[in-house]
Amino acid sequence: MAHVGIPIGELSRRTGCNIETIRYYEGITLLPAPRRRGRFRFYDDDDVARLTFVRRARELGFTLVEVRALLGLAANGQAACEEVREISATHLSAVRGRIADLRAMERVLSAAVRQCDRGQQLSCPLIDALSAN
Amino acid sequence: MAHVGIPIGELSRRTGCNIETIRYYEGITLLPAPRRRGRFRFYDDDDVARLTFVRRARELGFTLVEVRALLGLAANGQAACEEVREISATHLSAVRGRIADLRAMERVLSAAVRQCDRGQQLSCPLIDALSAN
DNA sequence: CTACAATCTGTAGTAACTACAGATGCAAGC
DNA sequence: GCTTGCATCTGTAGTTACTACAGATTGTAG
Repeated sequence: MAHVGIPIGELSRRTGCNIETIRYYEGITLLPAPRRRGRFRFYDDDDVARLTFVRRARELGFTLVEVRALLGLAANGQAACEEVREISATHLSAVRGRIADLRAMERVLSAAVRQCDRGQQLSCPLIDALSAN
Repeated sequence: MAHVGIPIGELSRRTGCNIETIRYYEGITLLPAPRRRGRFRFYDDDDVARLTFVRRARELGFTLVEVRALLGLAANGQAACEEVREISATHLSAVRGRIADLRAMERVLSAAVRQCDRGQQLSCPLIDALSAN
């Protein structure tokens, strides 16, 4: 009998979002409070869809503030497309900035590690890189 | 007269590390408690060097736990080179993993934004991407 | 003597969860 | 009827690495 709804463990399995996170999202009102049977939460397919949306957005690196905005806009259909685009474009450039930072780190680190591998320096190339004036 | 030592604001300027962060580092014993004159802290050149080391390591993305280990190892001269190499190599692969994640995000986001730019869909390509089964 | 900049201590807030502790409920097996 | 075990519940505290105050002091320059 599916009419009682989906228990939280099942929602967790379906969305890949863990149980405490689901309750946390409810606490911050990112997800609506679901129906209850006694003290137990029961969800429906809309909840699954909404949480799936949230998970996807998080996987793309959107913050919860952005996710909240996207959820609101998603409800408007394509009316809000322009705003969605803007949020995403802004986020995309943040992602690109982060990639650039990490690549800079990677360059320095890999050069130092390679130096180490090449062997017999008088001092540790990595420590030197960190200590240098 | 330099003999009183370097005040915290000057240390901050020299290292690019802000004052509250310096005090925070002291609180977690990443930096030694400096000499005091009354309640004011005064630092010396070793402190400048140590904090510079910390800042560099942080810029390379090492966690504070790693930085603490590196600081300990740095004191040993090149005796510890092998361990330093290992910490760095581990960190390097974490950085590479993070880059890969971000690149995956970037691919999806930029594709969706491009689709938006291309114009007249029936629905918002970005919302669709997040909602899709 | 007074204004001002620098410093002080201590606490709370940030992001996005995660990790418990301890209670409660429900169903199945004996 | 009773026990065992799992799922769930609430509520709080911890994580990382800072940052942001509030409110008090202190040293110095005019």
